[in-house]
Amino acid sequence: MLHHIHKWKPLHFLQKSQILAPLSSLIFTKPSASAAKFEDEPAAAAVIPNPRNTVSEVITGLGIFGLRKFLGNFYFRTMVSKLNQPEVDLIIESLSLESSDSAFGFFKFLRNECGFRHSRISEFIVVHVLATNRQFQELRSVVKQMVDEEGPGSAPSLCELLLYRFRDWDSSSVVWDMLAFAYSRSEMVHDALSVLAKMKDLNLKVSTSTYNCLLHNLRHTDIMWNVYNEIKDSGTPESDYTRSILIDGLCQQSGLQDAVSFLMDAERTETGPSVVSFNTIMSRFCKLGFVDVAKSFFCVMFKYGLVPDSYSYNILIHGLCVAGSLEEALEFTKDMERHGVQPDTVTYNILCKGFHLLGLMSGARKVIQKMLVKGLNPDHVTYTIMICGHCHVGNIDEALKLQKEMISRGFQLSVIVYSVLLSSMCKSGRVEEALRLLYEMEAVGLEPDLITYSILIHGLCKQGDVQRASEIYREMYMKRIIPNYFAHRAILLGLREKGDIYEARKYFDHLTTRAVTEDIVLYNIMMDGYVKLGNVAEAIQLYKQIIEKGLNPSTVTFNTLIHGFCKTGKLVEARRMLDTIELHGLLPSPVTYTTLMNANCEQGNINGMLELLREMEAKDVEPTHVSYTVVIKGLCRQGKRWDAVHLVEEMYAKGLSPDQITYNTIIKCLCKAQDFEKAFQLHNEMLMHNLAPTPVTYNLLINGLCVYGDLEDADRLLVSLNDSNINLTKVAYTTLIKAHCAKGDVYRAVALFHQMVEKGFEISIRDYSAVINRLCKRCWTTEAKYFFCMMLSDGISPDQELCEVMLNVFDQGGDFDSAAELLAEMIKFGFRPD
DNA sequence: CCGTAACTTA
Repeated sequence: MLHHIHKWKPLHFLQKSQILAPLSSLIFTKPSASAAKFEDEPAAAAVIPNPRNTVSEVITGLGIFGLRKFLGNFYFRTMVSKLNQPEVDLIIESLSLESSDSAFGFFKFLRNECGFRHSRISEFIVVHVLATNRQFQELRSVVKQMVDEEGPGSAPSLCELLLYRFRDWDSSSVVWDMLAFAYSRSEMVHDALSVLAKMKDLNLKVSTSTYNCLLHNLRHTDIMWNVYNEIKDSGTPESDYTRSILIDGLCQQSGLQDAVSFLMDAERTETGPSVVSFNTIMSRFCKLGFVDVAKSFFCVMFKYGLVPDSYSYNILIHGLCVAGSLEEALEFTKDMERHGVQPDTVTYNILCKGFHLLGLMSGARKVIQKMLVKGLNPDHVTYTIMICGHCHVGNIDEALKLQKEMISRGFQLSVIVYSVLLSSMCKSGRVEEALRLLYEMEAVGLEPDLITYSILIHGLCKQGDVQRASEIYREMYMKRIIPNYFAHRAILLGLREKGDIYEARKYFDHLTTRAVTEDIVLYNIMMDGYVKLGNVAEAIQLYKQIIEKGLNPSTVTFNTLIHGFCKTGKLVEARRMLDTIELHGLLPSPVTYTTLMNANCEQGNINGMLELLREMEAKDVEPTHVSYTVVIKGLCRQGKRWDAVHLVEEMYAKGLSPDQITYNTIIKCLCKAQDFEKAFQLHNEMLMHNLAPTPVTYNLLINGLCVYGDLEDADRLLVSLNDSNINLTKVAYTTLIKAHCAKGDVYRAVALFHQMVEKGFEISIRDYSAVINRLCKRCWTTEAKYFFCMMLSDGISPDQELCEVMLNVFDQGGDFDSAAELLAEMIKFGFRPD
């Protein structure tokens, strides 16, 4: 595969004036046509083996920069775009003999501005030039790109190329070493090792940093020691890092004790243990949660006469922040300054994280202010921490502001940060914006990955937009990103939530008959769908399928079945399932018990419910706030409302947070007992605990006042809720309207009905029927007729039942015209009047 | 090559 390169003589003798004519023909005509013109030029013709090579000759003759200046960028590019890889190899090699800058310059121009794909030969020529010139940064980046493109297993072929094509080049040993280093850095350890083996054959020296990098990548394995022995055998000098990497490896391989002994062993060497080694040990201890031990090593350092550096301080400050001791971390930062070590950007980033972990984003902001005062600028990590922090507390707008700022300061956002933003947008229902952000990230050249797509698919499905979720799914598939179980679950769930169980089943069957790996969760979702529809038989059918296929059911599978049995009143079977869970080697979950407890409660078997609570606690299955809510419901049924109230206090004491349903349950009970004072007190308690009362809470209070209290209080409550702009549902109005109808205050009822319509609620036939039935019962014929007409003008057709009620009222009131008219309408509708 | 960020979950 190796290309032959003829030794090439640059055309120094060509003068600009001589080149001018042929160049223009090269630019404006096809290569074949240019051949004839070139034959007129004796100087050029003498060296041209074939017309296309002239471009190379011309370039080498003038030098890249001269030519580019001479032609201008556009023509230069046009000319150069006609080159192929072997030609470029020739040019670059001859340029490299001239000056390294022009070779590398031309190389970069082709790659960056013309999108040219260089051959490995060109790359290695440039690499050698860079090595000779000691331009290590550029050298490293070219080799890294090459190695990353080639991928794992490519070392032998690259070594072969170096060996046969570049053996006698200057700086060959630097290039070999860099190749080994690059493979190490890109975590292709085997390739790195095979380069090292070749280097050993060739008697080439390996640098300390290459050895260190390799050691670092092998620190989890035994091979680490082989490499270390090789370092010692070859006489390569060790650095402070060499030992620290070994210590880090020991920490993970054999434990901290061995690592500590190894650290202390260095006492006997002439240099003694290094700060870096101590830092490594401290970092390990911190990561395991032993900040105190890390602190004691800090003191040991002083005893050895070592001076802790900024790493030492940052490691401890980070350890303290993670442990939640922010105060001590801040104290330590002051200590750091007192000892003459200036906090750096990393220090401030760590403190930001400390504040973020405690949910104190305002504190994090203050840290950044302090950082700016000190003349340090936030870096991409600072921004990442802040963006993630704001997302975490749901403050997406602040996160977006920072994202914009980050971009305007020239930082590249990672795919991960975009995913964080997308995820929190989806969580708060801003899926539309999330989609826009997806397009934005694609526009800035970032490729969304599996997780990014999964988040969006999940978000769209949750919102019920399975259609668009499937489009994203296809988009992902087109990019050869293979969706995993996550997307499948989301889509199945989305289809199920849409209410079309057949559609969901079709998708499910499609997945389960084809998929290589079966996912029990898909079965659970499907079974749960059937149970929710009351079709327990189909759920059981699926369970049988799970067993037949030899799949392992999960606790959720059984919980779903238990829920099904409970729903159909088969408590004995439900209870039996609990034992089946254990037969399958699984543990019942809090949901298992809570479901059973709820069923017992619903059946009025409060003792059975409490028995289950005891059993659950005996088996160390922790009751959740839902379990407690069920118990509270049971106590309320028994009229033990004080016990119920006490249980809420007990929940707080146990660190469980009651939710809105917990409070609604008790409030309902208190209303029924006409204890409105306590009911409203609990409502206030909700506010105190930052629990927003739901529309149900207010419906319960209004209904309570209507049925068990003072209707006027109920009216007043509605007014004050409206004044406070509190969100209510239609139920609040219909409850009051029904109450006024029943009491006979038609005018209030009508007024409320109008209010309800004005608020924009969708009014159904059920709402009209409820009012009309009640009015008819009390023979308020005119008002009933009024609502009936209102309904018709609203475009809502009456049903047979309602027509009969009206017909009856018309007959009773002697309004025979209306009766006849209605009768005619009824026949048109196809109703059969009795 | 010692220190900071990093996404989905019935």
